Amino acid sequence: METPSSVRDMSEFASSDEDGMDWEEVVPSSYGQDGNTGLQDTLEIDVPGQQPIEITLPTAKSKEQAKKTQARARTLEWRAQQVVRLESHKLHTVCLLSSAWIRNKWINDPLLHARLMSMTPMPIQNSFLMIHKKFQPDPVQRGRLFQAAVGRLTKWWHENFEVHPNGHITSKTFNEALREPQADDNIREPLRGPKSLMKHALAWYGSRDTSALLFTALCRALGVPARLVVSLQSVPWRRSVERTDGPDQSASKKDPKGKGKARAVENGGQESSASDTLDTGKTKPAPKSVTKLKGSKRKSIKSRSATPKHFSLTAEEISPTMWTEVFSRADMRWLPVDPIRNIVNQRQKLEPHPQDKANRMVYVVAFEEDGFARDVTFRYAKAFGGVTVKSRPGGKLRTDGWWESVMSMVTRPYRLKRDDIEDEEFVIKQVTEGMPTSMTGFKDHPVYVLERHIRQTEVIHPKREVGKFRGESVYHRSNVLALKSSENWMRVGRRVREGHQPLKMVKARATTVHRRRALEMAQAETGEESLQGLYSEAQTELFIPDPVIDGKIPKNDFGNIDLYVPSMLPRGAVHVPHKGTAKIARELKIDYAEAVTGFEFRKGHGIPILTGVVVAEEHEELLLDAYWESVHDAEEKERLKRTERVIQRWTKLIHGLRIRKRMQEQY
DNA sequence: CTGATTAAGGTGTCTTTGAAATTG
DNA sequence: ACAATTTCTTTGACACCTTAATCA
Repeated sequence: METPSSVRDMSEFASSDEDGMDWEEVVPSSYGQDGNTGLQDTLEIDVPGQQPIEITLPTAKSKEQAKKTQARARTLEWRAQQVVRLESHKLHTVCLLSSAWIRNKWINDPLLHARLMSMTPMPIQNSFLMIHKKFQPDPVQRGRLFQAAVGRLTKWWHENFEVHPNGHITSKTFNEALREPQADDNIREPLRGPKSLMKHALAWYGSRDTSALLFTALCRALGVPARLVVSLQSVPWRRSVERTDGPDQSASKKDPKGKGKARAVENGGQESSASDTLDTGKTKPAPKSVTKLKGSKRKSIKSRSATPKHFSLTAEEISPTMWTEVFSRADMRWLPVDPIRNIVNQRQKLEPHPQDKANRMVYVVAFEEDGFARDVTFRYAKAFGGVTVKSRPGGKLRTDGWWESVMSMVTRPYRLKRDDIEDEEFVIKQVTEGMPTSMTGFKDHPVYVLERHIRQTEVIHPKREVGKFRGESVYHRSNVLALKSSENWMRVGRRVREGHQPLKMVKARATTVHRRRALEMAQAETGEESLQGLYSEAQTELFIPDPVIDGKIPKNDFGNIDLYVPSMLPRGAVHVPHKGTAKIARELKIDYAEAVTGFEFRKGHGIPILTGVVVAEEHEELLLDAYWESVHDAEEKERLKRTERVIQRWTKLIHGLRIRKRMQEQY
């Protein structure tokens, strides 16, 4: 029995035929090809002709089934994983946000401020005090003075505070984050509170993050409004991020230890001083030269595993994930300051290098002294609309509002003048971000659209062109309208207004057997494919169903009532959403209609989900009373049944015991 | 050589009113 | 015997996206 099935397996590979009829022919021919042993041949000869068919058919079926179930299991697993990824990302983001929030509190510590002040040379302290309307009435001049003072402060800090290469927060891919921590991992510098910070301040030594924290604290100590800016490095939720990490990942599966080392190379490579980092045997050492590698060496080396994706970036190219924004009162602007690299007011330098896998700019949050925060990602991400927002959950343009709701927890409940100014800056940035320069940049762009990228159920209306891209018209995303067929509008309780023409015609879709047949009939008659009209929301109105007259509920062709949304309940009617009410209503001779609240799918059939009934208002009480009574009755019945059962069991037990006793007494 | 195109394969969305067997 | 209820199983077509290879 084993032989035919194994042969069948092989022949299936040879000629992926799955039809039982073909097997009769395929099986012998594949024997010849395989050149099997005589034993198997004799077996085949011994077996009567029909036997292979009898065996193969069920196996073929079960195999196909197995394939299907496997595919389904894969899909389910993928879905589950996707959920895990997304939730992990969200949770991680919130954790990092709170971590930053707490650190932002720490750096308000008055003792820390005093300590830092005591370490700061007087001339630098004084340079801030000198900026005042009294001494310098011209705001432009004051702004310049302020910037110069911040520059001096940053330079002084940069020269004196020693930054060690590890210990700061880095971005990890999902798989990396799942992995157990390794001994040689980049361990984060532990900070337990303002006291830990103070120790670092005294020692003039700490991680990048510590440097930024202390610098922000110092600014606040000096009376300069300063924000702690944090670029949250949460695990990416998208699978593609993992894949593009390529060889690192695939190697890790076989050799987790090597992975740890490989990662160490990545992290160490950030600080080019750490040129003595470890290397795995397989990975080619990335040149530690100062020149940055833009392209990959994929062309020269075909083998996947041999292509390392480590890029050595100079210290100057490694952007921090924490920095400071100081507020220039004179020109009402926030100036970014990177104390680690001595960079003042050069926001473009804070966006990480695209090759820097340890720093992904997705959320940049600025915490102010009062603990409130604002999302300032737009200021730093060059292509904020084009690229950055796309890597937030909800994906693409369909934002699910999650991030907004998270930020609302830390947003100041009232607005300041400077908030308005900042928002204006954001709007200006959005407009001047400019059109993307590539086709891919236009795809899912929040501001611009090309006609080729709109969906089947979308239309550009009005067609107001705002530019051209390689001969194609560019439109504003706000002019894209989502459309639905009249049936689909009905599913959300809306009806197409009379006299409105569809904005677009698309091929009608048929998924159920019933509907497909109907469409085919129509096609055979007219000789052309049936089309379906799509309408915009503005072309529709709220559907008002016919009211209840004399207690009679309006019904559809199936004898039910459509109640996809509450607004579809007719005037004078009530929805009683309890199971079993239909039976009671019928017994009471009340006119009713079962409420269809949705659909469920089974075997290509849409099946309505019935949720209770709709009856006239005047019958509600009667029906409900009867319903609760029936529920009560059912409970009572159940209780009686239970008691009876209990009594029965007790009786049985006692009888048993009595018999046992008698037996013991007698013998 | 970058970025567009394309092909292939995977993923996501939309679809939208049974039949058979068993029980009371 | 008949009606009511439970169980059965979990689609399929196609748009759209991603990825890798190829092309300009």
